[in-house]
Amino acid sequence: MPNNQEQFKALLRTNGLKVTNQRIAILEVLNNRPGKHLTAEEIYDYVREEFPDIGLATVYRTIQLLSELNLIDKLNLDDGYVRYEIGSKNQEDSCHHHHHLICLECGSIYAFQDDLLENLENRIKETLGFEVSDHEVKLYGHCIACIREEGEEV
Amino acid sequence: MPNNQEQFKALLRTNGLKVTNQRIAILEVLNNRPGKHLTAEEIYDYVREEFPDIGLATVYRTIQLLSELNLIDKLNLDDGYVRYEIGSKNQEDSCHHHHHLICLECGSIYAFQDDLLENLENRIKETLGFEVSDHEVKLYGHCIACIREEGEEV
DNA sequence: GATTCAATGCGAAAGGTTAACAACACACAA
DNA sequence: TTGTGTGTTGTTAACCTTTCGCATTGAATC
Repeated sequence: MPNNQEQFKALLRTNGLKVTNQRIAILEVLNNRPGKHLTAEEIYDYVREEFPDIGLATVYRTIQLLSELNLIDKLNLDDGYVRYEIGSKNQEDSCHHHHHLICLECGSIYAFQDDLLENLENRIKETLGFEVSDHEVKLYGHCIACIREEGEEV
Repeated sequence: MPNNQEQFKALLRTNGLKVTNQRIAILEVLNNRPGKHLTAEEIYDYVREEFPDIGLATVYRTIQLLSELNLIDKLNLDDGYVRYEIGSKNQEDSCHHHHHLICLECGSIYAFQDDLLENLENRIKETLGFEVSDHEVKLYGHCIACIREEGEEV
């Protein structure tokens, strides 16, 4: 989406940052793969297809930048890699309802939307005085494809 | 709690594992600090008070063992350390309702119990066919103490 | 085009965690 | 109690993702 790219350029400039080909290319890698959760190394590999001389450190630095600008979301599955995906609702502050289903067998990741936690967060504010500003929900289990496979194996 | 310790010893034996002083000591460190979320290094430091010659690798190995036996819970705050705490309801499979509130200012961690997610998990099973077996919920925000401090600073 | 300073690429370092392996000690039997 | 076998430990080095330092490059501005 060129719109997204122009927004990114403008965002960089308004923050006193420079627009570079590397930054554009890295954003595009993520932007062209919505719903994919890429590790830094995977992003590095994809970017090098069109930008062979880019350095891994630049990828890490840009990822951090994109994360601070709230353009991408971080996902940690505790497998030694941090993964990143393009933000589902870019830089709107109503983007707190994006959760993940993680299949323990095949590793595939599904996203789902839910605002069930708002009630909970209100209750927490009332009972504990704790003001929730963000949350992260990961649900582990078995996806429908793996459940079906198990049935067939009998 | 010596009860807990005897259970642990029995659990080791029934799994063909050996009861060692190191393993007992590490479990006790966590057992004596319910609600505390200790890093491997912190556990290492506490154990060495009574067991100066223990090796760091043994701590890591035992942590993994205790985790596989479902005696301790893992908590990853994405700060470079994995933290561990004694399981709130040991090895009962009704222990899925233990979540965390994490203060972004002072870093303190509060636990809270909630079964609100059961509805959600049932709905996911019905709509997506995904069978949730475990979940992890982290709520980030500002604790009541930090909110009060901010008020005083005016 | 010249200037400036942020951004890049390279290499090395950091830092938590794991692997290798010889020495040790728990469990069980005699 | 002594002996035997195998799981466990401690030490050290390696692993692997991520970050740092620094010289060089290139974007932005005039």
